[in-house]
Amino acid sequence: MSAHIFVVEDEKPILTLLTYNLEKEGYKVSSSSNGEEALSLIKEKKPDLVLLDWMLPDLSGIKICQYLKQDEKVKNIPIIMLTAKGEEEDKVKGLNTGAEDYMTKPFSFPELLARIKSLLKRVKPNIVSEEATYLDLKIDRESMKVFRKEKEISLGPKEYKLLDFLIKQPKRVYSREQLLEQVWGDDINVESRTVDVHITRLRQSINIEGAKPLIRTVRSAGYSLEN
Amino acid sequence: MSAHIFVVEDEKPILTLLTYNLEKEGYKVSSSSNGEEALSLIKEKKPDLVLLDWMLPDLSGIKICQYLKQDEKVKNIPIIMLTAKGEEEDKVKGLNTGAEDYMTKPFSFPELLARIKSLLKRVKPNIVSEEATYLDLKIDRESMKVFRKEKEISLGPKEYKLLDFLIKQPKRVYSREQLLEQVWGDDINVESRTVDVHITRLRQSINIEGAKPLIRTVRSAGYSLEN
DNA sequence: GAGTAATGTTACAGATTTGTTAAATATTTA
DNA sequence: TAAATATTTAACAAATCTGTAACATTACTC
Repeated sequence: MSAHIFVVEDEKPILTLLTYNLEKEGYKVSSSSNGEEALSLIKEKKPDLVLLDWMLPDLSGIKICQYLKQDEKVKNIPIIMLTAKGEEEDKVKGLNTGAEDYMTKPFSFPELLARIKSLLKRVKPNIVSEEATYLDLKIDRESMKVFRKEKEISLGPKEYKLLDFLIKQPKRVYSREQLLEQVWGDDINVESRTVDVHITRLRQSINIEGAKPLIRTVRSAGYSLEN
Repeated sequence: MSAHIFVVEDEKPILTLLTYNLEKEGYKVSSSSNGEEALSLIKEKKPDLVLLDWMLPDLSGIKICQYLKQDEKVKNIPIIMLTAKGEEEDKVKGLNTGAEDYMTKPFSFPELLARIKSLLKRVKPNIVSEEATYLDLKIDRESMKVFRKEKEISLGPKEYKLLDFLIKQPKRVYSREQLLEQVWGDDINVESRTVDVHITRLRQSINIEGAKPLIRTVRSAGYSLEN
């Protein structure tokens, strides 16, 4: 059951190479070398992931990215931005393009592949079921209740959202920035230390006498739901 | 009491796979690979849910869908349309097929299962029985009377509709927006805080000396019928 | 058409949650 | 071991959210 990747790339050799390699990996590939066209095709086809060249003749990658991220129906499709080394590199880093990741050309295909896989993995669990469990922790999204060892736990809204997010991929380590983006929301302006505080509060809430702690701190990296 | 799922699918391997997996999940499965036949079988058997392939040799999925949705007796049976990725996908989305959901082949079975469960859950209460109860609260839809502990309670029209809706899925938390949409109606232009006021009024009405309160507030999320 | 009931809005008090800060701990590095 | 770096936690002020009374408007009843 292969994922569908959409490539937006102006330079023919690169496009050919990408398509060839991605298909060899078993992905379904669609492409366009024209910004406007790409935009409408992506909205129409809803691929699982977009590779987006920064430099396009008609519409810059950043614009496409912005348009896509504004559209409710496709905003969840992850985007990897492809930039030329040098001039534009820093801009891309600096600007908040909304892209999930970026790579600088020339890049190694294995690395790109690794990032693609990682992104696809992250997006998959969007198939949200009504109940999620991790060990003795359970969250029922229908009633919005949380249980530890069958005992109900009361959480504030932020802590609930935080747990709801973490439990989608237990053991995965998220940076503070990722958590802010996913749990707090995109535009919001909050110190990254604030995450610490909420993690602490969540820890205290889900903590139970004689049970293992469920949130792991990964120094200088972030947090994960794990014991 | 397991749900009964009817699969309309032309491609043998897919049909076999679906049947096998669904039965493993405990569902009762019937099927047909022929449009005309499916149509009459569905009307006859009245399954709880239909999986409907878009491409059939004799009668297109969309036609079947339309026929079913026109028939008073089966129009409430939810339909999940199965479409091939690519060509027909957009048509299905765009056209108002009347299907409750659709999935694009190839799909992941767990995802399909999640959607099936969600639909069954959502639709089950639509098979509205004349009476619904939650604990000591009873609503008789025929006479439009509400009782708490055998004692009749008088509710205004809005409060009645609100309770009628909430009691379909007790414990499920609904946002103010959902309630507005479901109880007030789609287009209507009402402040979301208005819901609060009606919740308060409903609370007061169904409240009885020495009985538990029956409506739960979930801060920053909404309300549910529960104590 | 007067009287009654139902509905939607607003304002405000009270409750809860949140973000920030700073000090205390913990961990890593030199 | 000391210094540097990172995390935990308590405390507090600010922000957000909810419940409800009061009132204006609309809809209904007789």
